[in-house]
Amino acid sequence: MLNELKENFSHLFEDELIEEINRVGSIKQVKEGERLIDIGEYLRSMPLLVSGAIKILREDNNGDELLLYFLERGDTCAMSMTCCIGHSKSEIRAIAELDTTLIMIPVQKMEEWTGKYKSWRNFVMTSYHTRLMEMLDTIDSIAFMNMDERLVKYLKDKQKIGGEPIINSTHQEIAYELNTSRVVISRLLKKLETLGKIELNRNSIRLIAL
Amino acid sequence: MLNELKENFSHLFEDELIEEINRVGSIKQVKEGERLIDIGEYLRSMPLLVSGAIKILREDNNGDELLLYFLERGDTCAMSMTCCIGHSKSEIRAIAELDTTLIMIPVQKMEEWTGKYKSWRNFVMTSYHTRLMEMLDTIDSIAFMNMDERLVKYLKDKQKIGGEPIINSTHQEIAYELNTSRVVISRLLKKLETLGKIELNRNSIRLIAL
DNA sequence: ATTTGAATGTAACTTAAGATACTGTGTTGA
DNA sequence: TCAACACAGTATCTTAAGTTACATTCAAAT
Repeated sequence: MLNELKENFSHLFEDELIEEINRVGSIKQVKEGERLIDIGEYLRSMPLLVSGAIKILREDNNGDELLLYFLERGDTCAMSMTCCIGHSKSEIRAIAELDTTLIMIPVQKMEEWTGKYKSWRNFVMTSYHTRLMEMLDTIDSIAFMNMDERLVKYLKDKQKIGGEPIINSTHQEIAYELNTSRVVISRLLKKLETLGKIELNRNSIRLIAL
Repeated sequence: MLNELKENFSHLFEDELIEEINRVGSIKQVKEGERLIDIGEYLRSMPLLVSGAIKILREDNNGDELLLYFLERGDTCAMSMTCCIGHSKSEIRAIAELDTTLIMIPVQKMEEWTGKYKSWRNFVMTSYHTRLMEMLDTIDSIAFMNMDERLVKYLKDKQKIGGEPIINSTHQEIAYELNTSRVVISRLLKKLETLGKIELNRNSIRLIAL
């Protein structure tokens, strides 16, 4: 774990803190599609993302879902932090977007470190900031953009996370994450294909020129 | 100012910190409708809300606007905090919803206090948490609710902030804040009036049973 | 008192998106 | 091999919301 830590977090944390994370943290591996936490659950530790990606989803009372944002290497979950501290239930669902490696940190330590390490405080603040900005971005999408624009943005984001111009999702899956229906997604994707911007295949979409 | 501070923040901050805020902070009064900060501007100090209310708005490139949330007594602006620290531009617009009194705190102090006072750290964390939850709430509204439901929620929120069952807004103003058109708001308000839930007058709406 | 402009009411039309229904086509596994 | 099923394509219809246009009504200013 020490190697992972030094590689991914040495520019953020002082050596002493890295050591301490190494002592009290535990590695967790999750497979693509695995659920890390669901709405209403409590969490006992805070995740640091070493590799892979996590998608964060919101759901309403009717079971309608919406993708909020992705977490990547070096990120942590701001929601987790507040949940840990306030001992409140999770407001979101977290699912591994890719095979992912995390370091889990016990709650007590987080609070302790906030008093002890300046770099930790900065990290926590920066995380909150980043997440607020992601939320703003999400709000911009759903408030100001039409579904066709949101779909294009979604495809680009997926490409960025996955690193490849091929997205292995069904239309139904995309529809869930954008909180719309499969038919709407099929319709819009078809239009994008007609425009030569993507290529549609069963279970996959190749991005050509978005 | 010391009285204001003791009255509104003594349950949050230790005496020593209250003293210090009193030394370095400055009182600011703003009238209803006055703009505190706009998108793209830099801010030099962080506000603590003593009385009144501030509305926080987002705008897209086309000038379309959306109400994000309100700040009330005891609140601070999480966006400000990150802007101050990161020295980045404001992503939001802040307008006084009521006549409002603020205490402005210089940026350098904020950072200093984060290391020095546990109560300040807690306050900052709690503020971030509260704001994230407000943003989630906003996302729920625009993602999962229809305009009629959003309008009812808007009216209730306004009532809560103002403290009275009368809302002094034009249909056009409401339309701006919900990012829709005046005609849509007039239509939906009329329906609510027909149902006996509100009473419409020029420049004001009386809430009866929402 | 008359003019002007803002605020509101309402009708008529358009459009994006949701809903339903049915078809075809790969894939899997019995 | 073929039944079962998930996935995708598409037509048709409905609806919430956006758009345009015009008529009233009220209030302030001249």
